[in-house]
Amino acid sequence: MPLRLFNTMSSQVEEFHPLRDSEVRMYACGPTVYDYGHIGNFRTFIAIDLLRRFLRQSGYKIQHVMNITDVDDKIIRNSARDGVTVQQYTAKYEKAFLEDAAMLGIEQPTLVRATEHIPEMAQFVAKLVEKGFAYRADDGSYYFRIAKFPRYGKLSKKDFSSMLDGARVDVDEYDKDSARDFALWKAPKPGEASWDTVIGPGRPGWHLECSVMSMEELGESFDLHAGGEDLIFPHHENEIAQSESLTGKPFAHFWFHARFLLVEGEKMSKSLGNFFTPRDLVLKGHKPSSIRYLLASVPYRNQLNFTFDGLKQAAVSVDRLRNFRLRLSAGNFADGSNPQMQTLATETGDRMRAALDDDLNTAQAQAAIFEMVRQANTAFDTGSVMKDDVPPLLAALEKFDEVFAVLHDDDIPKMKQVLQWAQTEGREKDISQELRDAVQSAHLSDADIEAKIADMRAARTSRDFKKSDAIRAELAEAGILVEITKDGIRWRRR
RNA sequence: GGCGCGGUACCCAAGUGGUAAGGGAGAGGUCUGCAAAACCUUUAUGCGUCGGUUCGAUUCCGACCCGCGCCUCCA
Repeated sequence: MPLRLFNTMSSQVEEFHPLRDSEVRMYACGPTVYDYGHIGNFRTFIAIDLLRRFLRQSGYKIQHVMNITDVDDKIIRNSARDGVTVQQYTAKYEKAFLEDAAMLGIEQPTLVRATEHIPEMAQFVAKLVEKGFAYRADDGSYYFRIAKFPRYGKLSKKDFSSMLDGARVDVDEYDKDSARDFALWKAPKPGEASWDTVIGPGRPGWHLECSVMSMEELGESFDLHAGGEDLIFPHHENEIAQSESLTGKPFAHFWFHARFLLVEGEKMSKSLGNFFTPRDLVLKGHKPSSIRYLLASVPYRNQLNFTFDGLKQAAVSVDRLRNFRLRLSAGNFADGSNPQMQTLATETGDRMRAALDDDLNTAQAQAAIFEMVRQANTAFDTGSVMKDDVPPLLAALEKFDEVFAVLHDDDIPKMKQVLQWAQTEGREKDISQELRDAVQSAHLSDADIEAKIADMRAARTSRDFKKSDAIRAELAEAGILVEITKDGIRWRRR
């Protein structure tokens, strides 16, 4: 079964076939680095990451490009406010964005920056002018003439036919032929960043960079273009207009858009006080893996209601999976194999694949893995998991994690980084006790813990439960959870 | 106003024209020196409301109520 994805262009779920057999070329609209990214941004980037990972698991080579918008109105305004250069300003937030993305397990695409492609953008505009699709306004700005592109509106399903007859719409305050014409290039203003180019001085409009850089990296036609749902119009519509006007060829074949999320049932906004960045959540003591799991658990086209209760639930769910893996890798098993476990592992793999093939139904993929966990745990309890069952069960778990990427437990070091960041940024007051407690466990090395566990083992051998319990309590204090099982003592960091 | 999406148990959340996945939480139980982990049982005659189509609808159609998005650079 091939992957079936919703294509915004056709408004329906279609089979996804890349233009080249074994390779997927995809472009994602990245952040404008004017501030820290918030969980809404990262919902989109995680959705794209899940897609990328699943495509790779499906056997494709991936060429994945993402832009960093490092020049725009807000950046110019904020950098001036802070008295730093645009470069200094954007460097800080680009770094923060990449750190957050890494913290959330997002694989880094090939990055392209707007400011590093200014000459190409100017060339692009020059060619559009040559072909009659763009014009220069009196102030030196350039606009795209949408009346020349009859398909304008096809992605967002908007009807612009009334302005396609070339009639000049009278708009006094603009130097545009039609109110809908969008800026390709903005003439310089005093004090603003500006570049000298073949089409004169100025800076690029927002949409231009994505057309220029995607074509440069991926070719004039490529497989998939992704972003948040708000980008459908005008951003992606404009990219299509300028790109296809220039090349005469179809731009991206698939358009992938992630839905916005709600926070505690409401639209996320600073005024409602429900606006969060990943760092905010970690400062409150939540684990990066919980955040990723929650953001990945609702299929990308559904509205996701991000709640703190949900975050706690996500943490428990991830723990359950990690515990299961621990049990698989640490247990003692009798030789042989149990056909039921073999079948279970195979079927789980198939179910996950089918779920993700179905427009990336992550909720169903999760259901499949939990079904396996429960059944295998039941078999564990009756001693009917055999040595040869372990590899296939682990493989199914790995297959899950190749896409979801939450099993590897590096939450504590990541949380520690956020704590340190808060200290350097003067945000000590925002560091919760929960975060301090969590990071505490990082102070004990594995060897330290092993030594304590050895003491515990000795105490238990002589049935000195008081001493054993005391050590356990001490470790618990330091954030280490100790479990006594039939197969011995095992521990993990909470 | 135009275009589009959604309303499923205490919470999060899949799903199907034939009788409701999964996770969390709660309750009871098994195991256990105690914990932890794990397992078992249990929690929606019901899927926003009202009509319609159908042998049969949560699933299709219509109306209404509510929430959300886009419609001048917010993922």
